[in-house]
Amino acid sequence: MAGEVRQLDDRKLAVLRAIVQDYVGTEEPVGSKALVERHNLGVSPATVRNDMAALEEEGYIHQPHTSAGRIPTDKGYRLFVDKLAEVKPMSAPERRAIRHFLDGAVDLDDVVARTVRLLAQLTRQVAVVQYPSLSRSTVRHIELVALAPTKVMLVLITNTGRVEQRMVDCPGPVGETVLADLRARINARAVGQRLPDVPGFLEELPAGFEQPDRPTVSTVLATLFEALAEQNEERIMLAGTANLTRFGHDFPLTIQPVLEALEEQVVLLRLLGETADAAMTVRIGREIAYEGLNSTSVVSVGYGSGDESVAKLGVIGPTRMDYPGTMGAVRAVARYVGQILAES
Amino acid sequence: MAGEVRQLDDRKLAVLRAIVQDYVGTEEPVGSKALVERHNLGVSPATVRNDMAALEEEGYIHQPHTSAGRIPTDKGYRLFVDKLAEVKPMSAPERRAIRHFLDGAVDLDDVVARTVRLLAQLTRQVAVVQYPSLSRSTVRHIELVALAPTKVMLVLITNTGRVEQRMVDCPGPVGETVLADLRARINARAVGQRLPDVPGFLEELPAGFEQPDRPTVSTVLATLFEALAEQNEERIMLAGTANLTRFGHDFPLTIQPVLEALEEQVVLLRLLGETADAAMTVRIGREIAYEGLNSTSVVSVGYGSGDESVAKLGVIGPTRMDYPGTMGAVRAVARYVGQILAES
DNA sequence: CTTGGCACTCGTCATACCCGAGTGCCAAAA
DNA sequence: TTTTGGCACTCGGGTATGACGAGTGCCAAG
Repeated sequence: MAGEVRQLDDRKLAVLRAIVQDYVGTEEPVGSKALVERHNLGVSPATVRNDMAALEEEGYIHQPHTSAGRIPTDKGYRLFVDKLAEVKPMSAPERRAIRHFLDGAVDLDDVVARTVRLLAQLTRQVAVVQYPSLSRSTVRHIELVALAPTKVMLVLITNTGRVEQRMVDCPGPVGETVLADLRARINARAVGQRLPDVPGFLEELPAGFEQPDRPTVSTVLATLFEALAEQNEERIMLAGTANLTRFGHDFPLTIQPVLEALEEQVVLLRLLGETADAAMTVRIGREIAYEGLNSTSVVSVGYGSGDESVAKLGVIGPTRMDYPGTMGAVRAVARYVGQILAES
Repeated sequence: MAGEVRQLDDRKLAVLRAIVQDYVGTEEPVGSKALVERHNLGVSPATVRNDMAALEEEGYIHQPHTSAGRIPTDKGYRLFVDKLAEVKPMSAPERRAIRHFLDGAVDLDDVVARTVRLLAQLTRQVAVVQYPSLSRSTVRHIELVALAPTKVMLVLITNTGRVEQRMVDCPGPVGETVLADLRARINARAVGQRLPDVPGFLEELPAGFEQPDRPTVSTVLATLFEALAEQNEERIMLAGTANLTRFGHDFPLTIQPVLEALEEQVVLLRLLGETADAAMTVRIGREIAYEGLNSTSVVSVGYGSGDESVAKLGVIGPTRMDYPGTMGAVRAVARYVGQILAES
């Protein structure tokens, strides 16, 4: 029996949808009369009032003052996002603009910088983009350069364009031929592999060298493994903080904790980290674990060069955001960044 | 003859100093009565009123409303900073804390990140730190890696630890021997040179290669020169934007243009760029060319590993800031960062 | 040149008031 | 049973009013 879960009929859902849409547009509590005027619901304000009472009973909307209109609650937005809204695709000109803007990037830093700015501009909110993380990337090339008799520079280049570099102090002089040999063997085994998998393919390597060269080989490999494991390098980029000023009129109280949260890279990383890889994730208000962001919503998604996501990006805005539009922009940008990364 | 420049006697200057100090502390217009109470000036309020009238006449202070106290003008702050204030040195425990905090840094990124956070925390304002600029650095190594028959990756490593990387699309296939030759010749000439000087040493290089290879060599060099010249790559790091919320009660109007300005790296770079290398620079309100920052002050100074400054850092705050304290913090931090860089 | 006195200005705060949007409820209509 | 029109009620926001007080400018005396 239906018992506990009360069903909301279609019209009530339509009313909720209308309330969300209007409130997002006007930022003011929306009343029954205004609703029937702006949306042709085909019923009278009184009927809508009854539906509103039911919706409020169920916790989807709420009225700030006795004699005011209704505003959606977090739960209301949640229902809206899950059931009532469809991602709004970008228009063709918009897609062209995105494409064109991102195509101009010269290197990875630039790709990320352009992406984050673009996203902030499209959504008029705060945008966050995570750098392609090392752990999800694959090896494009590993280079060894002799800088001095016992000094070797190791350069690791990933398929996402990231470059990591380390100095290696070798226990003894390194011959150029040994180095070339080592370079060839490492690349033969490692190229195309995911970073965390690489050590497994190289473990046996020292055994293939002459006894006197083995310590050197081991030292180089140790440094390489270290560079591969370095997870700290999770970097992110922010843009659009100025958009915070549009969030509301109850300013300082709202904006301060948000600004503080945005300064904590750890918080942002965790925020993005909780994003499901493939699907778009929307977290609304209290659903966000971090307190300072309790009155915001986060729309995030993974992006990557192939099917797999190598990092996340997203948007932080007020709970009263334009969800369909924001989700459309986030999805489109993620898709194009993926393409750009795949091409380069 | 003294004629045009009216002299302000010592007591008037003392009054101005007292006004600035009080206003910075209370953020409220300061009246004659409160002044004589808080500072023992040894004269009556009426006398102070006369002095205030004179100071206002000269444009150092100004009253927001007929029946309100006085607040300093930009010109007043300027006089205060130039003649009336002394940089307040950090206390010994503070210096120890700075030292200790910066000593924990593991690489260049970390040094900059720690510095900017520290500065924001010490001054409780917005801090800006510029990365050691490429143009002042020297070449540690330049690496060329063949990724595909016509694709070469160029990696530039500087003595300050920065790594720049570029993809080069060559007009034709590149042989490994040619590439090795080119790599050797470039490094032989460029290592140890300052980045802007490098092109001068490499101009003749294509002529030393066989005719068919010259286009490739030229292409690689062109990309290298581009990377060397890229002034855009002047990166900066920000912290403390949350402190903006303490700036005033007339919020959105004040904070929005500032946030916008802070997002424009170009603006910030120009701001720091105008800083004199050695001496500390203080720019107050309208003295700042960029419109969005017209109601803020900027305290900045160069820092570097030796005598020479390799980059700038500074603080952005309201014109009503604690100048002596801020200047002290900026100077101290710059000094210690310089030491850290010199050591590493 | 300094000081005390005094009238004047004006912004802030508190109070009171009205207006209107929006509600909940009820009885009648569909 | 659901929808509708009517109606009394609530309450936040805006405006007018007035008292208060901090602060000033000016003047005449010290």
